[in-house]
Amino acid sequence: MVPCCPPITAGELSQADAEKMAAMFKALSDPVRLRLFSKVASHPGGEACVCDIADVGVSQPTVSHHLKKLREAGLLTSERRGTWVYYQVAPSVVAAMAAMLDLRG
Amino acid sequence: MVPCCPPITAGELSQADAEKMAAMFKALSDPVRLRLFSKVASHPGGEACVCDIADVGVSQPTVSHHLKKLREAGLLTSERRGTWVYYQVAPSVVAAMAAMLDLRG
DNA sequence: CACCTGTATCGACGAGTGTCAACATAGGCG
DNA sequence: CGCCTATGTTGACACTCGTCGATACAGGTG
Repeated sequence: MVPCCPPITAGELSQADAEKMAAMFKALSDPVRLRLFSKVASHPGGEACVCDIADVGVSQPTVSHHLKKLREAGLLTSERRGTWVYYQVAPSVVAAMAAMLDLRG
Repeated sequence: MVPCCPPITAGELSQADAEKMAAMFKALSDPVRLRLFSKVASHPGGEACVCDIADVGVSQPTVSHHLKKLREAGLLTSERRGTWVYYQVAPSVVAAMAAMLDLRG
């Protein structure tokens, strides 16, 4: 995939790039989503069933809602296997964010 | 400063860490703020006068509002020099976010 | 001092967001 | 088929957020 955007030190963001990146950061701007994401990312194999990560202190519909947001932002992908749904991290999108924050690293 | 949080792959975030990091991501979750931040970061010396970056398509009070949010999130620092106010990036905070997104390099 | 420019704050308004209970859907199992 | 569990969707609500015009404050200049 396209790495979206260069490091922020490389120059001003265009309107379009700013909107794309802002959407990704927005997806991680909620503590519940951040915890869900970290639970998936830290799970063996980088994937986890919803039932493995749902314990974040909010109701089940709210968990589902947040997972949907993370999916829509491209940070997670999901796959149904029988009764359960498994979520995986999308490494390239996360890498795009990290690259953008790389201040002359 | 304290690097706040390990990479997300290292384990689940605590409630407190999740809230801290979410606040930082939230600061970059708006296109206008992202553009303001990138304008400061890409300016020579990593600092810029408000007058240099204010052209982002919103009113002056709105620019000031967003700069305040970035300041409160610890991503920018500001300093008045005579008539003008200069903003600088706070590299350590940005580094903390980048480190957190580092999926096993 | 009065005046002007640059920046911040205030107050209000509409849009968006997180949350839940209620309900719906998917798939396994009897 | 009917029932059960896992997950997603809907609708409603309180709350937050981005935005603006009006206003205030800071500092230079005359």
